[in-house]
Amino acid sequence: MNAGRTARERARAELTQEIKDEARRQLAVSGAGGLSLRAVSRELGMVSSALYRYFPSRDELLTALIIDAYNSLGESAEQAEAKVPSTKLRDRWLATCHAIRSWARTRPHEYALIYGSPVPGYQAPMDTVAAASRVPLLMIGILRDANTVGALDMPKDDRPLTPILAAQADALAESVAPDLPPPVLISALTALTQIFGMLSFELFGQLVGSVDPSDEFYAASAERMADLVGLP
Amino acid sequence: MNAGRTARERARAELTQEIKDEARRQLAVSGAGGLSLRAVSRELGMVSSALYRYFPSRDELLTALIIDAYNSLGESAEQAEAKVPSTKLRDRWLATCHAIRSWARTRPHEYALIYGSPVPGYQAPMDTVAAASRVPLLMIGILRDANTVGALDMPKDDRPLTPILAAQADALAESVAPDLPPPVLISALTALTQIFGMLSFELFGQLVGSVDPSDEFYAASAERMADLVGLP
DNA sequence: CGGTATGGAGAGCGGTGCTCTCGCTTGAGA
DNA sequence: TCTCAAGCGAGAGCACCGCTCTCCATACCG
Repeated sequence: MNAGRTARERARAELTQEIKDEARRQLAVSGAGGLSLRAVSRELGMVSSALYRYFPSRDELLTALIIDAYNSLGESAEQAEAKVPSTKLRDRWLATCHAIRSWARTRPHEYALIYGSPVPGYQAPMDTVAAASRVPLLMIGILRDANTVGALDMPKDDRPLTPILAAQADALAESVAPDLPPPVLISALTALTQIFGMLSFELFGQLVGSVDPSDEFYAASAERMADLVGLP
Repeated sequence: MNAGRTARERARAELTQEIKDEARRQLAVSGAGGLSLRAVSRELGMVSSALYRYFPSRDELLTALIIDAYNSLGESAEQAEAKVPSTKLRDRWLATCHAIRSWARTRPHEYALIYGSPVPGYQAPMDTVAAASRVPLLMIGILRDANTVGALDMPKDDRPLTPILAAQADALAESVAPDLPPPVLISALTALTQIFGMLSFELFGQLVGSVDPSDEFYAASAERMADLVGLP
């Protein structure tokens, strides 16, 4: 791609990428706990200490993989959503939901890396939050589009938000979508937790014996969540 | 408690328990990945190889902890639910939901053990499913009680189940609650995934910066889920 | 062209899960 | 009551891990 200026810089970029690729390959086989720097370096034909020129620790490698995973998921979702005509609001929502599931099912270990138990003693650095926000922001974007054309149903007031929750909704709205009625964000958050709750159950084997395969359960929920957030 | 017949058997039972206790203590500090047999044995004043007389491998120890965790969660939920008068159906549901969250928040690492990413290369044995079923069965029990007294609202038919999903619901009903209308079980499953989706987001740090603390968000969802499953 | 930053190789430290062998102790059957 | 197998702890050892340090070749820059 972007030819680095010097040969050294190009080689470094390439090797960094190769390390991540090999690490991802190992991740898919043995999970995050089974990621071994020595095994990665062995596979790449170098000695383990050399790998530390590229990643100062195993955790840094994991961080890089986590950011990559968030971005990969975000990109998949964004691309799927972009394929739908922007006026078909509900279809954009559904396409996003299904893209998330497809991504998760083809990369279960990367999914586990970002939505499963945190790696022991590992603290997510700030760098991850931007990447992690792509999916939520994508879905909020759909709601904003729906709202600006007046197509967004307002949440029914049969169960109004409690004061603290309303305040949190206001703060959230202010920072992320000032044009949306705050309660909509609570609905969106409910939808998000529902989606990732289903995926975690599916991928972590908690659904075995109930709705398995869970394609239709997921699809039905995606529709239900579209109703919940007020999409037409 | 139950004095084992011989001194040896009693000592064995006690040591087994001590090992699990110490392992749980370490789990709470460093997570599942940080569980070290050597550290456990060191803390117990024995040599690491001796520990293998009690648990043939690290994974077996983890399995024991997983089963214990499921049972601990199940028991907490059952006790909280039992405290509510059995006619107050909605309160029984809410008490169960909140007991689950309390348990999870006081033992985040044990929660991660059972509802987080599966341990790499670890396959849950059959022994776990009975323990894992306690919470779902408890909630279904509330719905059955509500149904027998005719207090359970049927799911609205504005979005009827697709054929495959309906068949899965039938199968599920037959195996676990023949007296309930099958669609209710789909709603219950939705509620379950919602609850554990929220908890995973909360405990795994995905909610930081949105609804944090999430007490009210959770409480509101518990109510909403009670509505969803048709509780009065 | 010379000096310096870069990065690979190798040895080594303390840790891990797990195995095996060696004895001591316990307890059940003859 | 004696005997002998089973139970169990200790210790050494294997192959692996993350990580550090030192050494040296090489690619780059002034």
